[in-house]
Parts: sequence; structure tokens; C-alpha cells
Amino acid sequence: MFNSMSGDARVRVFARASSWIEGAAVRQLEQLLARRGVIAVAGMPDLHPGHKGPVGCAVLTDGVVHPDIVGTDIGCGMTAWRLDGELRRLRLDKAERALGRLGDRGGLDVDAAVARGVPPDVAAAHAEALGTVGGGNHFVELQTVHQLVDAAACAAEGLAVGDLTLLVHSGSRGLGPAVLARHPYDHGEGLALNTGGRAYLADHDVAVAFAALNRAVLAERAAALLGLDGAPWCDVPHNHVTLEGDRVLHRKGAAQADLGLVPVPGSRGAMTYLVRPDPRVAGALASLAHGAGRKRDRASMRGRRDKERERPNPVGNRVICADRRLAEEEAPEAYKPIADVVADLEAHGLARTVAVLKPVVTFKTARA
DNA sequence: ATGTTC
Repeated sequence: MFNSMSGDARVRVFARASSWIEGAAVRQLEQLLARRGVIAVAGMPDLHPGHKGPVGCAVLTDGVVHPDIVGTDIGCGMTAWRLDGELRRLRLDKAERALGRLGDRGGLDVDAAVARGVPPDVAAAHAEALGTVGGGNHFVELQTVHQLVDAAACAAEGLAVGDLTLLVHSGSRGLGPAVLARHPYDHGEGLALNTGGRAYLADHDVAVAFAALNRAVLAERAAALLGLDGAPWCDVPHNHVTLEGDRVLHRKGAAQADLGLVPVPGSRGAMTYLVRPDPRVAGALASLAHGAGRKRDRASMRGRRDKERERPNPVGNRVICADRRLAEEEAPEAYKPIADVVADLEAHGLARTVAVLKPVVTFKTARA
């Protein structure tokens, strides 16, 4: 762990000295200190520069909400499901065709959304988004348990090598941006809890629940298409705000560490590490990395079609992505090695690996 | 990230 370049003790970055983190991201992290009410900032090992601010961080304030730290995709996170199936009995071509149909259907109808807890006004505007993956780094992935690292923990979870699981990474789709737009704020000042902050948080909480429901519907549909029974296992947001008294904890691309097991995925061509977080590490703000983190921005990845075609996915999973530009932007080479990021987490005691999950079929989009 | 983007 190191303090920021300015040496300000309020900023901590949880990476080993040997781990490369883009300077621009650390500068974005330091700039957060100028915002009203900021007490502490924690950078995770997947820290990288974002469009307006750093991705892979947690920010604690006293009584002030900064909606733009969380950004547009309020509630984005990871949901894992256990499936009642084994890799050795899976017919890969059939599974690939099945997951390819994830894009066929629209979302829930309004009544179904309301029945699952979505407020009627929100359902009227956004129900059809429920069960859609979205773009960017979002995906639905069929995985298999590849390696048991903590044998006792795996036994407690009933995990065996070859078991099938689902991982869903998605968010609140159009609802998050709509919530952000409804709550204007000054960039540096943010919203004090009692002058707009709580009103934002009320809408934010709806978006967080909506995002979790979106992931649940996606997992249900994926399991049904695969013809397998399944059950929810983990659901952990990494783009949201939690409140303790007047302390406001923002997470932007940082998984919440006090909700049990967390899947930490690599790129679409890399393993996922299932980890047990420790939320008590000083300065880490009960957070951990939400994935591998980009090492190259999207723009610089475009137009690399030929290189991409030459290089099969490193772990051999099939990827359903009809959108070539998206495939380029999300190429495995755009991301840091996930094993290094997890080693950073372990070096600082932020998490311990329970198991390694291997991608089998990754669904991103069926639309060109 | 986003019913995006001139």
C-alpha cells in the first residue's frame, strides 16, 4: 500500500509496489480531496482513469453526497448463481446457442416488474430494461469451478471442480442516468444530506434494487435457456452509496466487502476469482477490487481486429459478441492480469481466494 | 456506463 504522490494520508492505494497503476488515475484520486466533506479515499488495485473520475475506488465523506463519483450506472455489480449441472455433461455447442438467445427477448412487462418490487412509476418507464445486459464491460457468463484454493471454504459452499455457475455483470441500464439527471448538483459541493442528498439517495436506492433485479432476471433467463436449475449465490454491487449515520461511503468500481463472497472477474478471456473479503482492513473503506481493471482505454483498442482474430481467448471460452467494436474494446489485452490484482488484494489482507472459476461461454451482445 | 454520437 502507498499513500498518494502528494503524500496526503487521506489517500491510500492498495497495490503492491510492483503493480502498475496509471499516474492519471492516482491524480484523479487526489483530486477527490478537493470535494466538500471528503474524509478518506481508497484506491483498489484495479484503479484506472475514468471519463470524469477514477474507477476502482471508495470515497468517504461527512454528510455530503457526490452523485458524480458513483456516476451513471448506479447499482452496477456482480451476481453469481449456482447451477445444477456439471461441465462434463455440458454440450458446448448447445450451451452457446442457448445463451445466444439471451438477446432475443425484451424485458419484463410493467406488471411483472411491479410484482417484483419496482415502484410503478419506475416500472412504467424502465421495465423493459429488466433482463438486458447492456454494453461496455457487462456480460453474462457460464463458468465452471476450475480450482479449489481454500478447500475448507469450498467444502462449506458445496463447491466441487467441474460444477457450473453463472456470473452476471450488469447495472440499472437507463434508470441510473435518469436518476442522476433528476438531481442537479455542483461538481465540488455535491449534495449535503439534508439539502438534496437524501432525496438523491432515495432514488439511488431504487436504482440499486433495480440493478440487482436486472441481474436476477438475466440469471433466471440464462439458467432457463440452458435448461438447468439454479439458485442465487452472491450479489454484490460496486457502483453505489451506503450510509452509516451521516457518513457517506461512495463506491465507484469497488465491490462492497461486507456482503460475503465476491466474484472478481478478469477480462472476457480470463479467470474469475471467487474471494472472501475482509471488510475491516484499515483505510480500505470496506471495499475491494471489482475486477481486473483496464490497462488500455477503449479508444486505443479500436481497429485491432486482425490482432484480435489471431489470438483466441487465453482460457478458451466462447464469446458471443456480434458487435465488433465492442469486441475490440473489451479484448482481454485491454485488461490487467486478474491474478496480479488478486495478489494485491491478498497482500493487503483485503481478500482471500476461495476458488478460481473458468469461463465457458460469455454472452455480451447478439446485436451488431 | 447511457434509448449513446453530429
